[in-house]
Amino acid sequence: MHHDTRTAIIEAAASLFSDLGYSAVSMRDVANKVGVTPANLYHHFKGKDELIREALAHVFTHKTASLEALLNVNQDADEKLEAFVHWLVHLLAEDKIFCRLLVRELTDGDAGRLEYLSKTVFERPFTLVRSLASTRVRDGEDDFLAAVSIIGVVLGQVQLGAIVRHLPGGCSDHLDPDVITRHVIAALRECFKTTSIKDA
Amino acid sequence: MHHDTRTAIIEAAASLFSDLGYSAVSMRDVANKVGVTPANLYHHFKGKDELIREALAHVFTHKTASLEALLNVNQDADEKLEAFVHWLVHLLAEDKIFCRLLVRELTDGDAGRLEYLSKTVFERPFTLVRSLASTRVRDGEDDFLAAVSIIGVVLGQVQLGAIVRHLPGGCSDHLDPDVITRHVIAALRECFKTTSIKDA
DNA sequence: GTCTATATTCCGATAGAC
DNA sequence: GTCTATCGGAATATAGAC
Repeated sequence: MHHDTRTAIIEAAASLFSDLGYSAVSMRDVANKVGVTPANLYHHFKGKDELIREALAHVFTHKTASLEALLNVNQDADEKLEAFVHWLVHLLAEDKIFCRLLVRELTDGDAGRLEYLSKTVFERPFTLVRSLASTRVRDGEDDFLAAVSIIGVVLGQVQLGAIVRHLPGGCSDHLDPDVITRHVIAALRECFKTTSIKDA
Repeated sequence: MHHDTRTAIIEAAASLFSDLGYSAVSMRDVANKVGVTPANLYHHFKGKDELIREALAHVFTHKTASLEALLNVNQDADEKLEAFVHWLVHLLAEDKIFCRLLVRELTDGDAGRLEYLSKTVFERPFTLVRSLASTRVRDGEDDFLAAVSIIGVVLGQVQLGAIVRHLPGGCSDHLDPDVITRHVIAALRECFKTTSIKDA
């Protein structure tokens, strides 16, 4: 399955950490999932903290690479924003390990880990969305907050998906990434349909 | 400080659980924070699971009570929606224990706890927001998803606040609940400014 | 590089005195 | 209702054989 034990450990740890949280997962749990002894983990990593950092790095690094290529194709700003929403919704909906570790870090990460998270995951997409928003927000509006809202509404949709089936009127359609994507794109189109600063 | 030890234990537990997560907090930690012995906790609660459930109930119950009164004053649908956004932003920004436990439950809660969370926290506000949205969304749009997006964008804004200072252009202004409230209200106004179904 | 075996600390939980 | 004392087990981590 894996070329080396070290990678297998990291991927097993990432999966368990995303499901249960760091402190709920023991080194024994990770070792059992890989099929090695707990002592083996301490040959590859100094301790649990290092394993957590390596697992985060493995899951977060290069996550935005596919975004770069995607946005070099579409030229129109509207199309780029819609392509971004599609990309983000599907990323969060389909890579649950990434999504859950992301939320855990936003909630629990210390200053150092949050800065690492910002650089490796958020900085590129955020800068991009902010530049797309800045040409379209109305005077007096904050393009920084607009970018946070665009990313935030997708994040919120995915997180609230956990209780959709318990809310009145909720059905499985509301968990479909394509349905969510279309909804968010339509909402943003309304939100940004005023004359852009560029046209003024 | 507290009338009874039981309440003190519950509040100390809620605070620690929200900061560190359930499994990272031991019964000893809670006991030390209260100033009693660990054995005392087992006189008031059957075990850690019961303490977790009681802490959640203490933090989540009656959280939406203030919303009811608030919305009986304002009559206009626009004003009600804006009052809701103001209420939710300030609730999530100012009651960090509530906010963090909420996110933890959305991420980690089992089916039973998620249903409990839905009923005690989300059902009333969600139904309300959905009814406000349903009169204003355009034909073909889903008022359920619109309500999820309205709640979701606020939740996303608050969660992404953890990394705002690490993002290019971020400053403390973007963490101010009043600034976030104004931004979200302005964005929703754009989003919903098309002719309502009512007017058609 | 992986194992067996173990040291040490901490955990949840209980018994019983006061 | 709160305490002291403690049990059995599980946690992180290490030592050393293979």
